[in-house]
Amino acid sequence: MASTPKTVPDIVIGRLPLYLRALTYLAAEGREITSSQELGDRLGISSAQIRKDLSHFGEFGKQGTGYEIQFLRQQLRRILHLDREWEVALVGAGDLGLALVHYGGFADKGFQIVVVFDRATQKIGKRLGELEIFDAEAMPTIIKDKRIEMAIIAVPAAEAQAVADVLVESGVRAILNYAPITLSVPPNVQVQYIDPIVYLQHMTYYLA
Amino acid sequence: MASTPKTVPDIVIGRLPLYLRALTYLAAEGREITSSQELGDRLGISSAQIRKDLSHFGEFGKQGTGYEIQFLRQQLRRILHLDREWEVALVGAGDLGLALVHYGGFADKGFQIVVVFDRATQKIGKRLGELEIFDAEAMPTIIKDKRIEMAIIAVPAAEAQAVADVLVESGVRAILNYAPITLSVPPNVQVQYIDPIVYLQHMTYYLA
DNA sequence: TAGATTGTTAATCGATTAACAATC
DNA sequence: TAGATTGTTAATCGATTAACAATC
Repeated sequence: MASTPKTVPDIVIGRLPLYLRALTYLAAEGREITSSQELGDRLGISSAQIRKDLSHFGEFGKQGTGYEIQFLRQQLRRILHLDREWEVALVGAGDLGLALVHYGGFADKGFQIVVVFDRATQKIGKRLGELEIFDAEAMPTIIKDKRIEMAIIAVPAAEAQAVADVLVESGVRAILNYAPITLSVPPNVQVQYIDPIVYLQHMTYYLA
Repeated sequence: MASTPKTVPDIVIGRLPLYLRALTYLAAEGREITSSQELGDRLGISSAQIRKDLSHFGEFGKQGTGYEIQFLRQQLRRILHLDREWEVALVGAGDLGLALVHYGGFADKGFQIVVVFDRATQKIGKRLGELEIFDAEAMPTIIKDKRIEMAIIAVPAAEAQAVADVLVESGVRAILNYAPITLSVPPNVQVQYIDPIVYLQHMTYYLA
């Protein structure tokens, strides 16, 4: 009777990038060693939770000492599959799209936006930052050709599901969706959502 | 012995804006009645969870029928304190800031960006969309004067904590932070985070 | 050695789900 | 009435925390 490989809870996976981010800042400060306590203080997370989370993947620390920052960084990068570069397609060449291609934070974190699509005729062929804007009609061809697996949706809500359908059909398996709508995708496709309204409305609950 | 007023779990509060968003789409489609089942299907949430979440606040449906969409919308807006308009300060007049002020989604959802700050001398006095860019030095004066309680941080990570400190000192009680860093704020101040890198890295875990 | 911190266990805490009586 | 769906309870499931032996 084969034992089911116990999967790591998704909520744990979601915290790993935060640990990685904190470790990167510590490294930039010239630090070499840290502790679950210090990481927790920086992130507002208990030290016990950090140790528990890491224990799903192995033993990365040393009793009495803590964690070697560069080593733990490398381990987290490996676990998250960041020991390679991921090419990302951007759909939507509006203001948000421009902010994303101008954002310097992607490159050194393992991601590169390599192609931009829009369906507006007057934008096609123009540039968004350094990148040429391609016709959305060309999405299947270009994405399949470049074997792109990740995409960012930055189009109006009304178009987002149709875009997602094409992306999935073209082989994309992970979508970061800025459109304020829940997408319907196959179970093997990852989706994460960013909707500032949802976050603002969450906070107003607590405002008198 | 006074009973402690049982607070509603924060994770429940976080879902209410999603319910509200889905109801708004249904209303736009001309629908008048919906069910926990239908809402759940649209959101990828179980119907039981939706009913349980709503039960924290009262009884909003009718057995055998479901929920009257406009009524439930109004109730959620009231619960989330969206039956008023919230003025929001934006700090950071870069590409992201521009995308935010151009974004049409805020106004009809209860939020209005009313002032923009930046510390770059060459930007001060210029416009970001319709709004004049003010000197970051003027934040305390203007925010206190306008009694602004919500702010969006769209500055580089290295400046975000200092900005947050000034915002809190000026009376802001809810911050939407786009800078990739965990902020340290008093417990009575709400913070929500948007960092696309964190979401992308979360998804790469699941990519082979 | 003394002090510190990990990795892990067990207990606690909290959230989700299943199920169904109530009732429209 | 028959069918449908809520609101709620109890059970299940899962996540967090506390505590400490191990050990650097």
